[in-house]
Amino acid sequence: MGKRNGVLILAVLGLLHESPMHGYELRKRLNSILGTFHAISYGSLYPALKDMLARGWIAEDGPADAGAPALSGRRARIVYKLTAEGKEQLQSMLDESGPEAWEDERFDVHLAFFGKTDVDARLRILQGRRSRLEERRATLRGSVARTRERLDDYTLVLQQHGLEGVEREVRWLSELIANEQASGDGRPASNERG
Amino acid sequence: MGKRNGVLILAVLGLLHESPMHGYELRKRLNSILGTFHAISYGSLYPALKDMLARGWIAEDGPADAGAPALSGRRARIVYKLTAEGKEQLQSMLDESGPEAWEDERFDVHLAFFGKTDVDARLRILQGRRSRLEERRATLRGSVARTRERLDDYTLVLQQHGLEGVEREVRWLSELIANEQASGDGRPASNERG
DNA sequence: GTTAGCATGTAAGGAGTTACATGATTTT
DNA sequence: AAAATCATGTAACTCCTTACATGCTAAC
Repeated sequence: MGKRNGVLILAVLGLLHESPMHGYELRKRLNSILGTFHAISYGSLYPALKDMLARGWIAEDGPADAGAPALSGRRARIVYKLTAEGKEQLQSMLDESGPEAWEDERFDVHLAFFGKTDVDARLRILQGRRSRLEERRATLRGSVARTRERLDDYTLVLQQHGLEGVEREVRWLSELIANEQASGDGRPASNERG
Repeated sequence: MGKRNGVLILAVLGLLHESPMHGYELRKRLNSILGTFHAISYGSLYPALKDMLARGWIAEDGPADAGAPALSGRRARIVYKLTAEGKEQLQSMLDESGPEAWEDERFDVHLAFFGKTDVDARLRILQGRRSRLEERRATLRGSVARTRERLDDYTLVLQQHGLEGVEREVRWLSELIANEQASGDGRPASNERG
């Protein structure tokens, strides 16, 4: 009944903005966006859809095969589409370019829908994300240095591996940022002032 | 009151096996092991300690400065140590080398305590983890191929980045496995065949 | 003397999972 | 006719976080 602040609704709104869909299909697309790891379950998805329906963000779509007799077989399925309110909600969530947008849980979903996101918001999110990871990199570097002193075999390789992962992430973000700046200027990628 | 199956108790048992500690310090060490991301809160830690105490896995340690008047200042703190039962519990958790041990949430903690883990279990866990990631790699490769057809700008870079991350992870695990096999044979780590 | 940091703890609630219940259709 | 896959939904429960409550000591 409560907040429904999760990544879930953002992802659902984004997917339904592309085209109307029913729950079962939504779930499959969702798991592709949310990273293949930790697949969303029906026990999460259906209650979330119910909530969004009650809020008026989505509505049942008359079957696209409307009037046509056979729904091509299978059990009656409920196709949802975005309402006008839902589109507004989606836009306001996508235009958020504060910390919420670059935290671990949300960043991937925001990136997946960058195509629908304001150019300025894109840049702020990417830069915020990079700062976040630079902080983490600093912490990890300190931690690796300290662990090295304590000589802790496996913990050390684990932390080093984690550090390398973060460094790779930072490089990747820097590339994306450079690309955004190049295309955002309307000028070809001349890349003046970092 | 229930299961307490999380990573948390494994990590706590592992840390207390190294040396007795109080909650506040435990939390800091925990956040280092659990990856710097998603720091464990006191609202998780203290109830978990209470549970473990009730189960007899840990016990209050007489202050190391026993008898000595000043606890060096600060509020009275409760130092916990592993009991014999706690050590047994820890060992049985570390010797688990099934799927539980190589799932996303647990693998890191298991690796961090590999120093206390049976050689055979180490190898099974590493190999299980690698298979897991190879499956994920296959899924992602398919997904990237399909997305490429649909030409979905940002979703594509996201998935490609994810795929490269998984590929890197697999290479890393292969190195660790090779090292285990080399040292497990009783021969010095001459590191033949990369 | 007030702020900051150490230290422990509880109550309420958010976000999600598992397991179950139901039912239709296609493939074997 | 059995098994697999598509499809929707609920109830109970797990794990964790946030926000609060308490209190002690060191530093400004």
